[in-house]
Amino acid sequence: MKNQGGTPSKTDESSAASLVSFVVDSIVEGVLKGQYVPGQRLIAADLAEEYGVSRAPVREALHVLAGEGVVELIANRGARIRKLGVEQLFNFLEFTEALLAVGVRRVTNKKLKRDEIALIEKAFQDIEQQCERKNARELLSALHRYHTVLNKISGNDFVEFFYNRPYIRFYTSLIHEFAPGDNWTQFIHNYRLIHSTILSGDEHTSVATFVAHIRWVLQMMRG
Amino acid sequence: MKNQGGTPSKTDESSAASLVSFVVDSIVEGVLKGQYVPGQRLIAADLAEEYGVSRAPVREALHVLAGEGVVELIANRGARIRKLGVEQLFNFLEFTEALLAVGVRRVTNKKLKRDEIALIEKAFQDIEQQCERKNARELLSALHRYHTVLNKISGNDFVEFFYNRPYIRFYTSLIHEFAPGDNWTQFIHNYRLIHSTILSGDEHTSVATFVAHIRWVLQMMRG
DNA sequence: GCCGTCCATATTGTATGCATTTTTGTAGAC
DNA sequence: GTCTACAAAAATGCATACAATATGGACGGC
Repeated sequence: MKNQGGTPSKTDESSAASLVSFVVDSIVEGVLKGQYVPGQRLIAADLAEEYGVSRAPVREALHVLAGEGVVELIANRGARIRKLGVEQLFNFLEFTEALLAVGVRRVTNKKLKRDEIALIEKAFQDIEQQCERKNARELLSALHRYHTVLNKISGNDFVEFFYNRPYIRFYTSLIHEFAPGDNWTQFIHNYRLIHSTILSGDEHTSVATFVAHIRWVLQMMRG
Repeated sequence: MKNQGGTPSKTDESSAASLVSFVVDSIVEGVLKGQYVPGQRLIAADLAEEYGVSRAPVREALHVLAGEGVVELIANRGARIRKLGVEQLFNFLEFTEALLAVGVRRVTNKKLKRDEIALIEKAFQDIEQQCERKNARELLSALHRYHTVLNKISGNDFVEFFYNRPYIRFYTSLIHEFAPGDNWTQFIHNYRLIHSTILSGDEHTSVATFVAHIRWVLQMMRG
């Protein structure tokens, strides 16, 4: 329970520049943690009480998330966490493939600095680790961080910005339902290849490898 | 006293449903028409009066648009229409290239029905026309419609949904500042090629042609 | 028992009030 | 003439009040 009584104290340690962004962040966090599941209804008054604020900022936060595509807003019936069918999720992954390929291509082409390589390597270590542990949810998170690093280095700030939008992270996290299953070794094998081709500097190969991997994932998910 | 100045002629469900969506639509319309320009400040009280509603729904609408990325929301300083630097616009175009290539590829691969071909042809006529008239703004609009048709036919509803988000349309419309200049003939020549390769059914060629075109546009814009 | 009606409750939608913050405009020092 | 201090005005952020709409359950007709 955050902050009872009328006065919203902004002294709440870190984040909130405003109550709205505080609530937005909280809900996004909850969604990514699986605390809120797709289809779940979000009742403004409840959230207001939970976060110790009034309904106004909660409603505004819900509208932000509606604009983001994280929640669905139905007239006079409030908000619920957006729910994607499996086919939509496949389509989303195909879309993501195209999006991330931009970063992969640009980074491959770029003359990388020493510290940039270090960042990429470090992010890749996380992928290896989560693959080892066979933790689908964490693996997806690590993959997201890896590509975020790539995107940042790529210099296309639009893609970078974009890939970190809440709903992209949200939808990405949903893929965890389709864990690699028995194919963890194939998965990490693929990603090692992607990783090394990116560093190799051959644009064509890195993109092709990456695209082929996503297609493989899609095929696996469909099966 | 609901609707005075704005008149967002949208009579379909979304507008009438709530004041919030009414205001959202109105502002989006205004942005696409150039009535609101990037960087312009949007004062909630003014909009409230203009649309004959209170500040509450206006604020919620602004938050939706902030989630969309159409407006920027700065704490205690309100909302302004998001402004992109030229480099960001280039990056956006590169992003769009990746996005639209998905639709181009899928449509090329697909066995098209007669009426689907008709739709595509019809949309292409618009491009030809606007190119003839050398109307940059309308050309971009026609291009958007063309690719919307492709996306719809492609079957990837995510891309379709996505490409019609307000801020995609908004950013796309911003490109009109970089009109083809002296290169209208080259432009339409390229697009005729794209169009015919899509119908030809050769995935590799159609995507390559499309990508090459976008790269050409980017190079032109940079010069 | 099954159906629809009607009413109480729950929830959302909109308007308004007030405190806080930013912006603006002005007077005075230099 | 330019700069700073500072107070008035404007605008935002949040809370609350009230109206409109949806939800669910009791009740009665069949």
